[in-house]
Amino acid sequence: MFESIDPRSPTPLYEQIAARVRVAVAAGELSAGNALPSVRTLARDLRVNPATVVQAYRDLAMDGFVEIRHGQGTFVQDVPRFMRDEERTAQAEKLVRKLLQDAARLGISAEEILQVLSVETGVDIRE
Amino acid sequence: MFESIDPRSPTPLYEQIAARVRVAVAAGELSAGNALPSVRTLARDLRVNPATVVQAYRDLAMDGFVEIRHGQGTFVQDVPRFMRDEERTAQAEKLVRKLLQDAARLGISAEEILQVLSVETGVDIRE
DNA sequence: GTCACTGTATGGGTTAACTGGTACAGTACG
DNA sequence: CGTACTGTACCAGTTAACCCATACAGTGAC
Repeated sequence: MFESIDPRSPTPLYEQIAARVRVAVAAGELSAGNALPSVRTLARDLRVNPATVVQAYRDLAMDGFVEIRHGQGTFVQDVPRFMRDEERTAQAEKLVRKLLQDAARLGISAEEILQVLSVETGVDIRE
Repeated sequence: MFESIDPRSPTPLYEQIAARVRVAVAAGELSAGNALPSVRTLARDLRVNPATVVQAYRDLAMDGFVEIRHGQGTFVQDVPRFMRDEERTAQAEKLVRKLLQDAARLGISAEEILQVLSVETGVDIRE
């Protein structure tokens, strides 16, 4: 499951690990209640420090993807629980802000982005 | 023109400076051939180190927004040369696709993103 | 309690990004 | 030539991110 960790990648190890878990959950490889590998087990398998795995798991816990239980393990959260509407909106806002920042760097206005996005989604916008 | 520099912002100073120039070019405040403030002048105005301004200018030169001439100054590039409309749209589409991918990863639909973006930009959308 | 598992906390080493200070180099004008 | 402007190069200090090593703490079965 975690065969794709690349120490030479510019993206941090902990982020690679977290990303792998995210797609596993999204793809249904991991269901609610399933336990993730223990920090030590995964650390050994990936030849990485336990603290690095912890960082990945904490990252996931922050977003509500998993629940960490001290002494028991780390478990995939109930899907409806891991992301309620407010949290989803917060995540969406975060993504949008990042997009607008990237766009501004290229001299692309928010309106242009909105235009493209509306085409992409097939939703009309009022001018 | 460069009144909006914030030393306490998490985004680097040189990036703030470069971003300001980018939007100025995009908005037509600066046209092709126009000279940017000299590194020393701008550094003094912003109470920043000349090297920081240089970094911003080099960043812009990398993307082709400006041309740096040693001993003469830094000049805005011909607009049609650094990014024509089609290229702008292509860039925008690229950004949007990436956004939608990230959103999907979090289980957020395109419609939700559009909703947030419309709020962010103050543009209404038809349901 | 003891043992074998789980996550946690803290501090250190390495590296890279960021910013600044100062001296160097090209250009234009008189 | 000299002067006054332009960008350039180099090095140092600070900070933050990343990763590791190791000791600490909770849980459950025996």
